[in-house]
Amino acid sequence: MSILSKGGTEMRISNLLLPTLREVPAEAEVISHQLLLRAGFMRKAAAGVYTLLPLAWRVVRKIEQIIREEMDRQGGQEIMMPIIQPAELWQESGRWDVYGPELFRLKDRHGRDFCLGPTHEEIITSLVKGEVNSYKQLPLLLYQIQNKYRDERRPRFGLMRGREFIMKDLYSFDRDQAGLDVSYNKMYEAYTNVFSRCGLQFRPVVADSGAIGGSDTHEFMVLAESGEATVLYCGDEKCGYAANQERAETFSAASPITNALEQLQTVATPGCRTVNEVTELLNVPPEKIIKTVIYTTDKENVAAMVRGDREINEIKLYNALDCVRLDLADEQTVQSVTGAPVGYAGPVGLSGVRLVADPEITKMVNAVCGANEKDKHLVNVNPQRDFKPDVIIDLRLVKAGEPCPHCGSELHEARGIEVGQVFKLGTKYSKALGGTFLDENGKAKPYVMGCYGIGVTRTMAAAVEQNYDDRGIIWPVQIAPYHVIVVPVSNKDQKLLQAAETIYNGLNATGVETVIDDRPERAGVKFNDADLVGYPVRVTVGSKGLANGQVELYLRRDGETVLVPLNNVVGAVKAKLRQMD
RNA sequence: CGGGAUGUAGCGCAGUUUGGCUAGCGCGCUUGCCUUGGGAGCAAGAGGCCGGGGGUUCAAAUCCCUCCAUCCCGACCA
Repeated sequence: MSILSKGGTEMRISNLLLPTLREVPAEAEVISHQLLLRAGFMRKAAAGVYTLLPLAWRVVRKIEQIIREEMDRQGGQEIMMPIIQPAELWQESGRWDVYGPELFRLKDRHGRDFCLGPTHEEIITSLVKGEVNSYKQLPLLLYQIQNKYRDERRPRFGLMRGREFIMKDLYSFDRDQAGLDVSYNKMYEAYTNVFSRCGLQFRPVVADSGAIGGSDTHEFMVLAESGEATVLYCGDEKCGYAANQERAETFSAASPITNALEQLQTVATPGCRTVNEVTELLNVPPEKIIKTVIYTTDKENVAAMVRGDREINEIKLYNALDCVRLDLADEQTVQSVTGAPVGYAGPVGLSGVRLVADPEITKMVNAVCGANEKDKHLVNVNPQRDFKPDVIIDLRLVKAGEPCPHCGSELHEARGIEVGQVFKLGTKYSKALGGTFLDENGKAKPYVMGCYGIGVTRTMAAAVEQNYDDRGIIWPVQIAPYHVIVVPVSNKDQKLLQAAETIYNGLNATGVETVIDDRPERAGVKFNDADLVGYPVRVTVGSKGLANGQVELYLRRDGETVLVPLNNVVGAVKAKLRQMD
């Protein structure tokens, strides 16, 4: 009965650190947070920082193993980089200042600055810079699975947004853009495999590249109600367009300009500050209104314009402006820029600010906008004639129901949890840190880089968000902490206990990861705990079945129960597990 | 960082308004009996710096000041 003799897993619930809770901890809001606490998978050490207990760690290791296999399949090489990183590298790349308070910073006893790595571009670029000097050594794909640290302003939702989390990050180094494209496609394929193998429903979407910089990027979204991101995807499966709302595009059918341009007029609109109020008072539809919103950046003031029935996508605006900070202007700024309180801004006659307009604005005829004067609006405003935008660029926040930019079908909306992202970085870090190699002609060139992350602990939480019912977690079999729990219904009946032991040993001996609930609890307690923890298969050993030479297989996901003969339990269990895989 | 809320046993909570005796309840935990197919029952126990510090008072979980922690909404962000 020793562990060694089986060479597999051996675990009795009586001896397992699996502190299940009957009640939902008050601090947990989302379902994965609640269930991972209740089912005894983890405990909080500090806000956004958790200890993973044995079952959670098994799940994490399974996810990691799947990731390793897929990274290795694409030629990735696993390494381990430090968590503690010297400030100098971050100063060289410029991110010591840019990253802001999210970066956990610390000093050593000599007062030297360090940080806890939120990501590892700097470290790996400096490593490769020293060791890889020839085009003959490229391409190179290096990855690690490592703790990451981000001092989130608001850690929340348990493992979904922690301050310490486990991440797989791979960095690709290529000679040129074409090489990067190949590496990127490899990773895209690897990610698709990883999340499929984890048993998750997901969708790769076109994404914004954010502060990391770079051009092409996709996010891998696990679809779940609790997701923090909004995803827009084409209703036509063949088209396949899908994008993060931050980045989603659409188009509007150009309506030919038929109306004659009428004369610009000022009208009184007392107390009308919102689009709705103006439409009601003037009896015009919102698509006739030029919504003008004042922003400030670290460089200038900006007036952003979209149609009254649209919303501004601040990410798009930010990207259009080449600035570090972008904020909605406060009341005083609005007053000084427009000469009017908030609600009466308009592009006509506005000076000292950059006018940024959505393309739809340029197609408007005889529109309405604020007059830059309290309680006044302008009507019959016409772009070009009455004002000229400095920049015309897509600023629209795209919503469900609008047309797909590729095929024109209707776009749908879903919530997603971002579990992975692939980036084409280009030469941003290699240039900043001087990472170059010599090409065939002996010419020094910067590496063309990509970076590719998977949130491992977040993936575990996302799996729970997508797989649970009112009884508890329902693990996809591929990442379940154990495949099977054997539950003897009685604690007294020696024959029954013996049968349960035999099944338990038989399953483990053939590689099925099995635990036995040997606690002196009543059957109901064991059943409820088993449902809560979410083992894919439960083998129930009871006296009635045993009298007929049978035990019961209970399948967690669909609740199905089947009787199987004692002499074929292992075969039957394996068959069921294969079906689930 | 702005707004809101909460800190009392491992978990969930009452008690605080109106200061007062030994700080309570349910679950969980320990021991015994009993029970054994969906969170049983009886009995006896263990377990508290009432978030920390300072103050008011004869007396503070309760009132005042302050700090801290945690959660929610927002803003922000790989």
